[in-house]
Amino acid sequence: MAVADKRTSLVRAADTLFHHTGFEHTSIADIAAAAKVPVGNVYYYFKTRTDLVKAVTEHRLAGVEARRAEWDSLASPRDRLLAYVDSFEKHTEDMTAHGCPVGSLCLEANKQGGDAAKEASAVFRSSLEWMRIQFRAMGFPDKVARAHAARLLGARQGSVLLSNTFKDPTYIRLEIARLKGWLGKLPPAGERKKS
Amino acid sequence: MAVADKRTSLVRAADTLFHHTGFEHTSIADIAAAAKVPVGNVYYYFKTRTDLVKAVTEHRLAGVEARRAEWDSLASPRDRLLAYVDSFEKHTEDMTAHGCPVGSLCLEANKQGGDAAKEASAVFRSSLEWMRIQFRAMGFPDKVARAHAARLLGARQGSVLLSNTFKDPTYIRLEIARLKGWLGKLPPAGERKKS
DNA sequence: GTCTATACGGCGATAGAC
DNA sequence: GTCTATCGCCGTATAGAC
Repeated sequence: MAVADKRTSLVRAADTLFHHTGFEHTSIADIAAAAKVPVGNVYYYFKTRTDLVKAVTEHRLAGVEARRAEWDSLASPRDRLLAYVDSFEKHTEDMTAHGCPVGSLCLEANKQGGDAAKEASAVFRSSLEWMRIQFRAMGFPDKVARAHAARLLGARQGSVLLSNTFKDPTYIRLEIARLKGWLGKLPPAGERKKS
Repeated sequence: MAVADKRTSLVRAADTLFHHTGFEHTSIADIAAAAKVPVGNVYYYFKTRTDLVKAVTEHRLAGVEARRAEWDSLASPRDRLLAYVDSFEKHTEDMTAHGCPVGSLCLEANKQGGDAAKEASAVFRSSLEWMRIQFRAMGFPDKVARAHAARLLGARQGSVLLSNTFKDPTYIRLEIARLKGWLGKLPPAGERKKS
């Protein structure tokens, strides 16, 4: 196994463990075991725990941006947003069981001081910005586009929190349907195709 | 200081510490110090950490129900819901700085197994049930009333998460305005006064 | 009932053999 | 580059004097 492989397998293991068992609750030993790497070796790849966390959020961000490329190929901004909301569907069970990995990380990172919070929030910021651009392309003024983006992400995160709390996917499903309906009947005035 | 006083001052200290510095991140020593009680003494009042957590959520639930009594005195269900949403206003800064205490607790409790999660979710459950009753009284069928309750709580929690993540109260303020507008223009058909 | 001292375990991090 | 052994710290929880 090459060096890069071990590094990324550590990052991946950390990523899913943070998601499933929580950020504060996951130890270096847990991560090393999951990645089948001896404990001490972890410190060869990451000088400190914080470094590993940073790598995990960067990995998350890269993943989100990669998936976005797919939707960006669609012709109309409305379709792009609908594709985004559609993509929630297949994560419903995972989110119900373990919550949103990004949301959890943001919340937990915000509690314990330091700059971990800033790293984690980058994913949300990137998502909001992408949505804002889509709503702008639909013809909404910037302020409205921002508000719509905030609504979309906020409603999504809220529904995930409820489903996770009650271990009941209903809240997520309900919100997906509501958001689709909302996007579908937003005034189409001035909608611009992708140039 | 009477026995009950020390007990409740421990609970109160734990409550605010969980909120401000996080659930996993708060130690018994921290709580004891904040309540000005010697560490070992804590175990006289609470056999284990989990017992303390349980007491904290019960304290939260009691607080929420007490505040609700105020709104329940209003004549129309719509006014009761509007009063509820209005009450968000004065917590905006606190929520932006530290997140929603109930939401955080639910999320963190869900990660680390055990039954802490069930305790924490009781507050959300109680809120949802109260909202459902209000929407029912406005004349909505039960299924719709549940969906509306979920939307209200979900949108609230989502906006708090965003504001907390970005340390920017705008998201909460935006959502309060949006929810007020929504409640204001919901069809008034068959609205029933409080009997 | 109140408090001090301490046992015990798990954590992040390091030293150093290979 | 890889791995084992271990240090030092801080957490929960307990024992026992007062």
